[in-house]
Amino acid sequence: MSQMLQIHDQLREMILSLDLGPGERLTERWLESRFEGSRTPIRAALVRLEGEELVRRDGRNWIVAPIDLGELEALAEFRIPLETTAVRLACARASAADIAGVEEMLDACQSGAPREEWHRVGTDFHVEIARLSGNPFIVKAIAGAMTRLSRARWLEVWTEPSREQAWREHRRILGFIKANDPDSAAREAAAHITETRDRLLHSLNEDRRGLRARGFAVIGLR
Amino acid sequence: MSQMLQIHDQLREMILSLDLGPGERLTERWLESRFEGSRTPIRAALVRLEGEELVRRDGRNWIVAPIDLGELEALAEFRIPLETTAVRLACARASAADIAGVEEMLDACQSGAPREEWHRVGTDFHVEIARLSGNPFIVKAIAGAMTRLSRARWLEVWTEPSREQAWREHRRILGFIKANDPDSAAREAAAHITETRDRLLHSLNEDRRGLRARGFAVIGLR
DNA sequence: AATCCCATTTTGGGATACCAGGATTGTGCC
DNA sequence: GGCACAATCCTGGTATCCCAAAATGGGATT
Repeated sequence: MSQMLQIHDQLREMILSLDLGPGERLTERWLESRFEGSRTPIRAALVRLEGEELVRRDGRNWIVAPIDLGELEALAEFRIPLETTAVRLACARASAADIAGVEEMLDACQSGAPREEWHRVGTDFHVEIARLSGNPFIVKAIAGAMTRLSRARWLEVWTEPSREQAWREHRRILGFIKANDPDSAAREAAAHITETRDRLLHSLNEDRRGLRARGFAVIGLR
Repeated sequence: MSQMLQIHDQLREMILSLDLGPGERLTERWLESRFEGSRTPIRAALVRLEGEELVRRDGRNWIVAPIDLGELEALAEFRIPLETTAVRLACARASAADIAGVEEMLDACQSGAPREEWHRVGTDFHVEIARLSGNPFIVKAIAGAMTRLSRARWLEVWTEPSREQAWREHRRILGFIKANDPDSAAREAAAHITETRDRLLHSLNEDRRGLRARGFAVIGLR
């Protein structure tokens, strides 16, 4: 594997895990020493991450992409038509084995699982459902949306009951796909997205001060 | 403007205009002499274009992204939920001035206009409609989809009557938005996407041989 | 104490040097 | 003529240089 891809993946992980704060400045020279590579592969990784909008230019500088919590509504608005379409297509196209695969993934995440596990499964579920649609464009769009959502979901928002609730909703959606009931699956998917967004916004509103301190842009958050 | 962005834009244009054939190999050294810059900015441009999927790795080499005509169905499937959502949101949110702007764009493209003009307006219309939705994620997704579609649309497919037909359909969609009739607008938008896809597929089926010669992947085209 | 100014440092953008690996070509043997 | 093999060339990957511009910092001036 090329050095550039290694650096890309590591940096990506550091950003998504909030190891690097949103808005934080990245200098090529610092990354150079941090990853023990020359600037060439680092620059390639940065350009690539810029394409994923995980890193951005600020004048001549590189910064970790800030999080704009105002995007949360637009993101839900974007996901609803796509994910409802995805579950409908999944009903028509997914094999029993494909569905069982997703089911296993959900089962693997029990109550005692670590926070990171819930976070990952909560993201992957939506991507895997999109994959059941058989449409690669839907998959990529959903994957991108979940990436953008990823960091916001780290906030202490995901309390135990909140996780359980999301897990139940995922189960319901998958159940309707399994039962080949596209209308119900679509309805549940839309409701899940809306409710998740509301849970997130509600929790965030209780902690604006703390958010700002962590580099989150609260502007536009109603 | 940085040299990298210039090279990026020029190369992008050459690819989208089919000046560089789909599947054609690109060597960094050839680009170096072609654009009179060193490999550093060229490399950055390539990495960026790779993110837009206009360029791709083939083993260790760079190639212009081939066109997979089998994607046409998936692309329509992807666009329909997004664009119907977009026109509905446009009905609710777009100002009269915004709508007038799009109308002007359509008007500017008369019968006698050059081929390139029709091509550009046909693409931009959909992006501009998406913009009226006010949702940046929808805009980006549609813009990306239209980019992927862009090269296929250059094929001799767009005969005079075909262009006129598309133009009329665009007009109808915009008319319904203007009349604030979201259901009709959504219905027309979906129909337009389906019909455009069918027109394209129909024309392509008549000329498979010619397509292969031009580097189009006919695999998966029914 | 605040502010202006200039020397110094640091930064990213670009050019170039070097390398390893893969393709290609040429060659000599059968 | 055909095939095995070696020398060669060319490629992208990486490291390093150089440069101009922007940031920095500290001291003189008010």
